[in-house]
Amino acid sequence: MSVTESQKQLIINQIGFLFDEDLLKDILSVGQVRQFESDEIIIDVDQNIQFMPFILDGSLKVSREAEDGQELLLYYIESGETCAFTLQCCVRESRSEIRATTLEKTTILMIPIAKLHEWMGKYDTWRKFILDSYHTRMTELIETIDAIAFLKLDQRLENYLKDQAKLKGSLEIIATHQQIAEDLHSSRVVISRLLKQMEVKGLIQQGRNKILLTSI
Amino acid sequence: MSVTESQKQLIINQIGFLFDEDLLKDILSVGQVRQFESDEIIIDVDQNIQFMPFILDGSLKVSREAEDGQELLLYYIESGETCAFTLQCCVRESRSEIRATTLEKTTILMIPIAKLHEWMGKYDTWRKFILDSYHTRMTELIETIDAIAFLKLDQRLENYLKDQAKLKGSLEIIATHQQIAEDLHSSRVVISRLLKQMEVKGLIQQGRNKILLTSI
DNA sequence: TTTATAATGTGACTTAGGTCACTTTTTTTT
DNA sequence: AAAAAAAAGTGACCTAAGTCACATTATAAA
Repeated sequence: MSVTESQKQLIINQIGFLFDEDLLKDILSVGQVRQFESDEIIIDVDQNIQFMPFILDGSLKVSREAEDGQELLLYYIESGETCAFTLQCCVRESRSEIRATTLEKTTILMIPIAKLHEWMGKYDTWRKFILDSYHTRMTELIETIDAIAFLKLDQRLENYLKDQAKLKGSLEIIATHQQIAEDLHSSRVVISRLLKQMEVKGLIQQGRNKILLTSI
Repeated sequence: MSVTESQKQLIINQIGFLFDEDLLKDILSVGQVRQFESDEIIIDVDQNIQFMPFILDGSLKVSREAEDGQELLLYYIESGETCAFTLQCCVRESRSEIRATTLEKTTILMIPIAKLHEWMGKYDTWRKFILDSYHTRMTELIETIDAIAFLKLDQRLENYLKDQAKLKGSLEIIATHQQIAEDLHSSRVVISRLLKQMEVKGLIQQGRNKILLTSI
């Protein structure tokens, strides 16, 4: 048994409802649980992926990096979800196109990628889950495209703050203007400017390293 | 038999290599072949999808539409490919998030969506194909995001013209500035300006409704 | 052939957002 | 407490791209 009894309970609580009993047994027998600190890079661009991550607790952000090191946030992965990009390894010999970073202390169940393919032929609930994951991510990519193509930066910033608040379950967002600028692929000065506008409008209150959402 | 002998040959030539014999037999027995003219909308936003389209000949463009009717080109679908977005119907009761439009006279094999799910449990080559389709489209969405987030419009326009030329297999692109502006989510005046610059640089030659790529 | 329509060209102007340089404030380190 | 470092504020300026208004051409219709 590669997971402890308490880890087993966590797995069953977080993702148990998704799968049938036999599959769950398989998951428990081959999965490994790992703990990550905040801001650790779980998967990096061009890295060869050897496992599929299931978030049991905490959250990840998935981002894209341009050649010159500029980043852009694509979407978040929360408890009970997985990263569809790792699924490619099931099918192709290819390297990661994205970077996944923990947003907080995060517990991840790691499944060796060899199993993914095996389970596709074996378990109906697994197939459903994989297809659903792909579709969720595609939908989120589409939303990201909508945002950068159709929205102005002030609106994107507002959405970003709301998303962060929802994700962390708190109206107080801990981040520097620089970090926000990187996620939105903008510059620190511009973000400072827009945040100041929002503050004047009464939408937020600012402190060093933190932003408090006041009027939702 | 719902397909004629000549259609059967077309199917075998275009997508036969992807699947094993039994699956191909199934495809031939439930599939329907339909012909579309250029610029026909095959799937529209919010539409309920009843079939999965396989391109046998021709090509589609897949685009996203904002509330105000503004469009943005996401990617193309060519012979032998399918639209991953229709696969959602396998899993969820949801409506299309995209629009698919023919770029030329196009022949499409339509598979009732009920079959997709059945085949997932039955055929390994089908699973491989579906996962591969998903992955191809995610990669393409990522490329779209890269383009709109990291590139300037003049570079995007140049890429667009090259993609069009490759897709149609001709250095002469038939399109108005207005159409190009819509695909790139820009305005006609801006596209005209950039094309004029490219013409001055000797990259293209322009005529009414057409652009000739001269220096690659 | 005249008229209408669609496509393209162009100058003038606006705006969002990026860049630079520097200041002020807050926090951490010594 | 003094010095250093990190975060945030701010004015001046620049540029890509969007908008407006109107002129010019090319094509199709009458």
